[in-house]
Amino acid sequence: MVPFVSKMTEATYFILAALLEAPLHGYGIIKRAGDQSGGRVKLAVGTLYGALDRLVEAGLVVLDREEVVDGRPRRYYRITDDGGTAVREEAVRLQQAARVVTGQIAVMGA
Amino acid sequence: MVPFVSKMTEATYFILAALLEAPLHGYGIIKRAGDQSGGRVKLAVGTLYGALDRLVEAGLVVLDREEVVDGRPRRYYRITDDGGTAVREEAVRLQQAARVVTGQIAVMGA
DNA sequence: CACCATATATCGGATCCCGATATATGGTCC
DNA sequence: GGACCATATATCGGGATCCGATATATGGTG
Repeated sequence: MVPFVSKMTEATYFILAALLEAPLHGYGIIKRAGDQSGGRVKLAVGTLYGALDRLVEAGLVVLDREEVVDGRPRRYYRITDDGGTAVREEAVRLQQAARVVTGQIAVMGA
Repeated sequence: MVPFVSKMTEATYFILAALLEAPLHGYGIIKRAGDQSGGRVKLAVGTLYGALDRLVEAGLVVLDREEVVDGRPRRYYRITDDGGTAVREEAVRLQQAARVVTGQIAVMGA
């Protein structure tokens, strides 16, 4: 029973979105989420690691590899196929929600 | 200090969206939010009245009028100018968030 | 030497969602 | 007549989540 099927928080969404292009470590996710949102989303570390644990448990993200740079560990996370599907579905829901207010009902594909 | 400026929950967004066209009473908001989201959003009553109280307190929604139908009270809520601005801004944020994943960077206006 | 960016991790307060519950009326079905 | 459902409002409490504070550690900059 995978969660995130009908609802996803903003933090979770941007974490998955940040991982779409390439695996990243925690701090890298925070920075990329900030970049991708135009500086609007500032993930707190407490938010990140909690959400990351839930995503790993749900199978939407997996631990890719661990590196040690300057004595500090770096844990890279990778998005799974399920994670990619989930974040793309969420993007569609966000777009549909936006259209309710913007009034753009253009039903291009389906 | 008006909240909802940088973040708005899904429930709050759909409540405001439901009120854009005309004032509605609580139960009417629940039904319209369900319609507008294609049946996806099912506001629980506990969610509605809690969120409604916060919105009134924040000045995004006001009590429009009270009616009594069949001995049952009906309390109509109306969205304010601030509420309209807030929900339109949120719609833009949702669209921008969706674009992060869908890749549509079409910068039409600004 | 102080401070900041990088990097991970945990804890607890605060916020919010939402099902359960309560109350009340009118219509439908059997 | 009684069971059930839609309508309609309201409250309570559990659970999920966010997030600032805190802790620990290293290397670079002023």
